[in-house]
Amino acid sequence: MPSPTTTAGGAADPVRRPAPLREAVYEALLDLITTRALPPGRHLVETELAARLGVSRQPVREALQRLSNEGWVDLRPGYGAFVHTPDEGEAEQLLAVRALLETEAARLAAGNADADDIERLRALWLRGTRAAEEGPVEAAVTANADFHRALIVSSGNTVLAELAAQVDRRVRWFYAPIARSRGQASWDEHARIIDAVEAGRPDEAAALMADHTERTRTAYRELGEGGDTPETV
Amino acid sequence: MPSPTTTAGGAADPVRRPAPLREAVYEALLDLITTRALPPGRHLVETELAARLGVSRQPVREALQRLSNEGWVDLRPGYGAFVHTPDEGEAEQLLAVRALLETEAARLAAGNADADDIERLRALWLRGTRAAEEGPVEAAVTANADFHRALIVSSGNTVLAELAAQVDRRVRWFYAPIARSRGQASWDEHARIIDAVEAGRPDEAAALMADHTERTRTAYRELGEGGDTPETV
DNA sequence: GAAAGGAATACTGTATACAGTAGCCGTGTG
DNA sequence: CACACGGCTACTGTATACAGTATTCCTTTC
Repeated sequence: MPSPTTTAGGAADPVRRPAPLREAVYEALLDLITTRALPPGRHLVETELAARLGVSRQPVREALQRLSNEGWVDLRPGYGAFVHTPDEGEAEQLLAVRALLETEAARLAAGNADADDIERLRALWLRGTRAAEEGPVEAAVTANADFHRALIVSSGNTVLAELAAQVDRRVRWFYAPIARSRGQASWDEHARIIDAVEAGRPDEAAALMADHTERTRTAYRELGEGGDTPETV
Repeated sequence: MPSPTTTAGGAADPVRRPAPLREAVYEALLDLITTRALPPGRHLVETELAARLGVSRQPVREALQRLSNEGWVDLRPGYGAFVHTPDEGEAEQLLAVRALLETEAARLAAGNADADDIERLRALWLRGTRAAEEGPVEAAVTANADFHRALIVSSGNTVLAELAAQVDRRVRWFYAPIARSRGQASWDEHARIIDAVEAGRPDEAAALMADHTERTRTAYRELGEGGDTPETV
């Protein structure tokens, strides 16, 4: 590494204090979208959102741009921004990609994770398994996401991690209306994955993860067919 | 599909006529970056770019946002935008992800591609193999990119295609200074992949693609070590 | 002479204002 | 009564103006 920014930066500040408004707006809009307060297909009027959030149109525009790049909204030039309406089969595609990325992440993690990574995973597992048996559904879903994210980071591949994070968020959006966690069984599978990673067995870790994501996929597919599909437009 | 836009739209316009400035600015900046006219680490001053392109700061900002999301520039809040400087090992990570995505794409294509897809791939192959033996290096690189993109689209998974497109562009950026094509051997491999896809043999197509991307990876690694690495900062 | 502090500077972040255009409704006509 | 034309409305796209902040260089002091 080069030199530490001339005058010794000390510890990196965890978060920029005067957080850019576009960040706050982005978070707010993402929350409104994922909670379905802004339903798919909804026309997002810039002035309206700006007034609602108490800022000018500029930060709103920038946030919408970012949301567009990440697939949350569709931007029709000259007309406006609309909350993305999932295509038929898009959930299936997302789940397929997610399975692919996470399986590879597990394989890499088995060859890369150090003691700290393992410790972190075990801690998250403990929290998740508790949330699954007693806490609210929301907490369990969050814990599940945190666990998967930590595992992907342990792979050591930053590019893979960024892509997987994007995909994972969109997958969770589909799950939101179902609001269900596969529960204890899922966390048993997580535990076996950690073991394989810790033991340094890439193929086993990958196989377990492939199996795990496939089960999740099946669970979603059944719920999607039985219950209400997100959209038919 | 619904109704054809009331008054019969006829053929969909290939490109929006009053193209948003941000698009043009985005393209222009991307070109400047990929051609190294704006080298890694360069501080991108908004007013400067705006003056250079004859527009205001607004479209420039929006283009920079998008470039940031796609990993081309780093945005330091309160300070500005900088052309992304590749980390040590980032090329390796990108190539690994690319191999993963394209291998899966080949597998899916083998189970999804129709006659039109095959025809398109063969046409691109013909163009590419000609470019490789006679045309300029640039044409061969473009043909290669086109072929890979077409194959990924043939997989039928849009999400996968979008992700792969992003990764592929960044990979090509690394290749740009090397400005080399693996030539005829690479196109022989492409031909075999098409055959496997057409025959509907997923595993064979995947294996061939894995092999193909691995060779490309090796070629890059050797060139990277022997020649000049993109950056040392 | 080196280090610490402060002021100047230049850039980003945000807000406001103006222009252009796409969609929509009412009116008129066949 | 259906259809086409014209004006209207509302929104986006772009430009300009102002405020806040990080950086840098100069000055001062030990």
